[in-house]
Amino acid sequence: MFTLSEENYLKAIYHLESDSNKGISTNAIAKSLETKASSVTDMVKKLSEKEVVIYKKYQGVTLTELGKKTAANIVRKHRLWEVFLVEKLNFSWDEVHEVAEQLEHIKSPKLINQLDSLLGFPTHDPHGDPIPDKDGNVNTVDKILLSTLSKNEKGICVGVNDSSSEFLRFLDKKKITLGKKITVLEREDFDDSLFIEIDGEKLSISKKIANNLYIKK
Amino acid sequence: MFTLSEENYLKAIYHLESDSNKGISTNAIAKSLETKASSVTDMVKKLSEKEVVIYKKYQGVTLTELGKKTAANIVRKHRLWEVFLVEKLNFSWDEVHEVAEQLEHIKSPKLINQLDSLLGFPTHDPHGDPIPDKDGNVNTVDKILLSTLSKNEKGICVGVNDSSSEFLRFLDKKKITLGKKITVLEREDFDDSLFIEIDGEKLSISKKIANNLYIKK
DNA sequence: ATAATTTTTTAGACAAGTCTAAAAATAATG
DNA sequence: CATTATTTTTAGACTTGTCTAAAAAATTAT
Repeated sequence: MFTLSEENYLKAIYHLESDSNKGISTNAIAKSLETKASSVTDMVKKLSEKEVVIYKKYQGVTLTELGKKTAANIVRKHRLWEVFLVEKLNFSWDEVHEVAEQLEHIKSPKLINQLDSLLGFPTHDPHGDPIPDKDGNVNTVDKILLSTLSKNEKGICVGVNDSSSEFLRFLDKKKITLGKKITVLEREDFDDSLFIEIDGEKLSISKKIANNLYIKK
Repeated sequence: MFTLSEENYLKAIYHLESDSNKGISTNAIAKSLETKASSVTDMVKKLSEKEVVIYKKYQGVTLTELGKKTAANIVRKHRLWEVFLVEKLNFSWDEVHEVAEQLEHIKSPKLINQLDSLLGFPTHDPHGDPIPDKDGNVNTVDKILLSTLSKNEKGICVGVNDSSSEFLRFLDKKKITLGKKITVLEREDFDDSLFIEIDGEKLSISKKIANNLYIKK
């Protein structure tokens, strides 16, 4: 069994690993957990003893198979709870993260299995992120950033890169939700903004927005 | 805000207070939390600083109004989650306690309000215990122990005194569930057992069982 | 009412997880 | 390649919540 703190470290390393393919530096972990590198060193030694990470001094850490499975299970719980909050408890997608951060640490396999079933075995959370299965396998889709679309290309909105409340509420305001079709009508070279059509509405989208919206062609 | 440990102390004191009407001894708290009296003394000082208990050395502790409200809110969460587990996730009444012990510490007022609504604003948990309202008020019913019924008296089964898995599974086996009508056909003086009728079935019930089942006349 | 017993508190220690400050190793630069 | 600069680790300290052992207070019994 893992402590709350250990679980948070595992999750952080898991997410960092999916971005890079090398060992994760203590500094990177410290930044992501808003703690100090010295604390990370201590914890990483402990996780290494528990055989969920491989750690050699000054070399960064990588998750072992056990570590990956453990971390994926926490992410699975987090995302299932997010679906629950939105589908069953009328939370909006910008409100779920904080609560799911707490719920993800509840220990009860039956609880999660039954929740999964109650929700109809969802494959993605409210932000479009895939929900790992019981064995920790993730169904990765070939989604691309909206910003990579050329003029006159279309795609379905399938996820967000930034899931901060501010960004999500912005999308709500603009009626941009997952599943909608987006067409790029124009690309403005001088500021890399896009002029798009969604739901019959035409609107301008900044580079920053386009860099945080995932599309499936 | 309160730590996990503080919340567990508050809950323990809350439950102990409902049984007795004097200050709660450190020993009693220690027993109920399976810890040592010295640890209780330390924690009780902390809770006193936070103004949720009144504590004078060697005099035991009592909850302040704030303490009562805080504790009742934790109990409210515990019991709502128990209803959720039984009603929505197909848990049986002997499986819910342990998971609810974890879920009761999740901090999110919206979560609890929405859960309450999803469940149809239940008034009692699966064991018949009342669910405190948002202000911490509890609807106490005039329930009595089955063992206090005389021959030929009837009542509705409304709760359990002992909610251990063993006892609850025993009741399941005997098809004794909340809401059912029980008639005392006979009282055996030599061992204080009862011969009862429930659902048209006649069966014998030991003193111990009769002392752990609540009835409403 | 004094002695014996029990309960409660104090004092000091320990583990987990964190921090700061300093030392050691690695990486970057001229 | 020698010297900065950066990153990482170590050492020691602090907090929370716990424990044991001993002292102090309260209770019970003789």
